Amino acid sequence: MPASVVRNLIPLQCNNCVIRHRAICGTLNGDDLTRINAIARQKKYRTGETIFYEGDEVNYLGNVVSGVVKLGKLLPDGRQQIVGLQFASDFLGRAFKGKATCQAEAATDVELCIFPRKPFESLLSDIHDLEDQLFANTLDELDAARDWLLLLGRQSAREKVAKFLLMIARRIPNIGCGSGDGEDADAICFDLPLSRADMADFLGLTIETVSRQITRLKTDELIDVEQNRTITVSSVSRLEAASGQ
Amino acid sequence: MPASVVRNLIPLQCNNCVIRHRAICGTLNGDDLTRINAIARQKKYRTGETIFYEGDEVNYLGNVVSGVVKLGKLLPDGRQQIVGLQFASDFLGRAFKGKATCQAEAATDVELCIFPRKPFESLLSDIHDLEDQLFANTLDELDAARDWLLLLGRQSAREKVAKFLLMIARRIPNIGCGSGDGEDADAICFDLPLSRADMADFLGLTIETVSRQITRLKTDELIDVEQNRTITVSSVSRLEAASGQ
DNA sequence: CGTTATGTTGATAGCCGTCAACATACGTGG
DNA sequence: CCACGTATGTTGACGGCTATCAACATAACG
Repeated sequence: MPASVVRNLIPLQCNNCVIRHRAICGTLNGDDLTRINAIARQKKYRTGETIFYEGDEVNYLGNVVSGVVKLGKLLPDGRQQIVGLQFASDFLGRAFKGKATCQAEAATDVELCIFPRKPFESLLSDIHDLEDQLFANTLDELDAARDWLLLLGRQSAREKVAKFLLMIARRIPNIGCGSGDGEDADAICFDLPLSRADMADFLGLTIETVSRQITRLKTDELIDVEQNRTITVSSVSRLEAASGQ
Repeated sequence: MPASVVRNLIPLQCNNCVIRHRAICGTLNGDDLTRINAIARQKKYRTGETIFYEGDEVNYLGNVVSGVVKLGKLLPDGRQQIVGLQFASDFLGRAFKGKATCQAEAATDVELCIFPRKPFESLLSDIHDLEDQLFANTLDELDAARDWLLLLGRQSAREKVAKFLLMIARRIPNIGCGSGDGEDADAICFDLPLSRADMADFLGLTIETVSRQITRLKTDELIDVEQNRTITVSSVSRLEAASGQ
């Protein structure tokens, strides 16, 4: 991860880790946990910082502890597509291949729990459970990528934005909101971790189209928007209907 | 694979297997090879037959021996997207999860070398090399899916068709063609394994747009088309330029 | 308080989808 | 072998969705 400054290298305590039960290290027992703890380090990035570029030799892998990481790909002429979003407890990096196949950038402030590649790959060989977890994780990512193929290839701008909001709502901690004034029971509130530009690059749209679709969803009273980034989904079921399933 | 008739269940001889050196069993030694050989069976499908549907319990996994398999996803209203193509030596099916996450259909006549799920998963646990191979395979598929996200999200119809033809040219056995009459040295000839409708579903386009783009590539003398399915790429480099990279 | 980044809205254009007609290839039965 | 129906592919006319260009509004920041 050459492009950025390491802000913090305090060894972590897996015992206190907020994401451990959901991350690939979640099933490790005391002994194996000690071994992975021994090589784990914390690393922080600020919003907008690049974690690595496509083609870089990346000597670390790790888990996202907090924040959101964008995985992106570029065309020679500058067109860009976000090909994945990694949230807290997601794994970042590709085992058995140092060369990054896409760019990684901090969409928000990000904390990573990183492992140097070589010792981590040794652990993968030694601890069968760990490789199984990572494998399962990769299969889930493949499923997610294929869901997104369907979205990009066959859905309208409105459906894309609706589905994106639902996806974020599921993966981002919700905010208590709209309480007390008789709102719908299945209302959900959250802060968007992505700018309109990032949303556009994720959905294969332009900034303007994303903005217009959000305005339309607001006009149609499917969502409410405060300060651009704070979204309240008034009715999840109606937004799901608008998302095409 | 419930929807179809098993045409052939003769045990295979891995020793004579044409795809073994490229498939996940390629690195296995004599003993392990015997074990996987013992559970392998051949299965054949005709063009257009469904191998399994999304949501099916699939009790087999396996390699594509010959032909091309389409992996597809459907929206409730019938819109369709092909999310992957599996060629000879590619692995078909998802380990550790019986329920299929997409539909599989024979795009051409297809031969599979299948393994019943349970014994195969046992082998995966026992033979570390095998799991590593399958894991590496899955990572490659994830990379391919992400490349396709960029294509679907950010490239024009012309670029999509050009890139598709180049992808097929790389994965399908080429035909000797155009020889002797002074054609370009880097000319390539092959038969399309997909109909225009399949290409459309793979590229997120309509049949008509695919057809028009092929006509345009022909008019621009980047390719030549005989009998709809036989493509000659006159100049690979010019087609690459048209594909956006 | 000025400057820059981010987001919204409007007018217009163009790419691709839709609808339709036609052409060609393929398969079946007479 | 031909007639017929069906599947597949092409081409044209037209329309709509989304991109582009532009102006403006608002927020963030030093």
